[in-house]
Amino acid sequence: MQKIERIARLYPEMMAGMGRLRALVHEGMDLTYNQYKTLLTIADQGECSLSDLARELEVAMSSASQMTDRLVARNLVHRATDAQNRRQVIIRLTEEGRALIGELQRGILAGYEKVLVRLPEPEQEQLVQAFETIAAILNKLESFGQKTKETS
Amino acid sequence: MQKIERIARLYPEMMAGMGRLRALVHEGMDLTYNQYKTLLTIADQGECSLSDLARELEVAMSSASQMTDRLVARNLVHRATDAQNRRQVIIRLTEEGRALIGELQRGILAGYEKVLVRLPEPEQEQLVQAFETIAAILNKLESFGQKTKETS
DNA sequence: ATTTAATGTTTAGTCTGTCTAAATATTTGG
DNA sequence: CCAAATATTTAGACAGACTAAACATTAAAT
Repeated sequence: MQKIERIARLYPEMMAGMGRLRALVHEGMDLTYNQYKTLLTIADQGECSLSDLARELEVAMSSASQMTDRLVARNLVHRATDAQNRRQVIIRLTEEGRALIGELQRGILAGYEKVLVRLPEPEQEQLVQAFETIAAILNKLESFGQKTKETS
Repeated sequence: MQKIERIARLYPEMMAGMGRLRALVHEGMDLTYNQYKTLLTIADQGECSLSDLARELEVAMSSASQMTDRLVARNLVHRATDAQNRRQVIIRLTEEGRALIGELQRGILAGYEKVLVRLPEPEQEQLVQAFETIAAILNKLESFGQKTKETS
C-alpha cells in the first residue's frame, strides 16, 4: 500500500512544521504551550476534578496533578477539596487565570494572523481545511486507541 | 477573520490526534519517537557533524549532542572526531543502528497499516492528502521563522 | 609567528513534562 | 464495621530541551 509509506514519511515532516508554527505563534508567551492548553481545558470545563482534567489532557493523573501545581503556584488556578466528596478535588481558574487566558488567546490569534497573512489566500484555506480533516479523522482514534494510562 | 479562530481552535485538537496516532504506531518500540527521528536523520545524512544534526532536528546543538549520547550508549551510532577538522565530530550509524532502523521502519509501517485499515478508504485518502498539504505549506515556515537557537 | 577571533563540541545546571509505584484519604458495599 | 473501590498526592526516575560557560581547534590579522 502506497499510502502507508507516504504517511510514515510525512508524519515527522509535518510534526516539524507544526512545531515551527507553534513556536512562531506562542513566541514570547509567558506560559508554555502545555500550560496554556491545561488552562484552556480548565476554562472549558468551568470546574472539574483532577481525573476529569487528566482524561481531557490524555495524561496520567499524576501528570495532571503536577501540571495543576504549577498553575496554582502562579495563582492562575484554584484547587479545593470538594465538600460533597472529600477525596475529590475541584479546580477552577482564578480571576488572574481567567484574565491571563483572555490575554493569551488574543496574542495567539494575533500570532496566527501574522503567520497566515504571509501565505497566499488559497493556501490559507487549504491549511485550515487540512487541519479540520485531520482533527475530525483522528478524533476517532479515541475509540479504538484505549488510552487507559494508569487505569489499566 | 474566521480562519484564524478556526485554526487556533483546531491546533490543540489536531495535535492531540497526532499524539494518539503516534502512540498507536510506535507502541512497544524500544526507541522513543525522538530517538527514532534522530536515528532516521543520521541515516538520511549518511554521515554528518553534530551541527548538521542539530540543524536537521531543529534543536540546540547541546540537545543534539545529548541525543547522540543516548544513541551511542546503545551502540546504535558511532561518534568520531573528524581527522580533517578536529574540532568537528562525525556521526554515523553503526551496523546495529542500521539494522534496528530497518526493523523499526517495518514495525512502524505495520502500525500505520493497522490503524489506517480501520478507516474507510476515502478517509484514508483524505488523511494522507491533508498530511501532504500541511507538510508542504508549513515547510515554508523555515524561511521566515528564523530559527536561530543558540546562534543568536 | 603570535595573538585574537571564529567555529564546533561538551559539560554543567536547570526546567518541563511524562511515567510508574507506593502512600494517603475518603467513600461505599457487603 | 471492614474490605474494596475511588481520588489524589508524593516520591523517584527519565527524556528532552535550553542557556551559559568551558574547551579545543582552526583561521585571520597584525
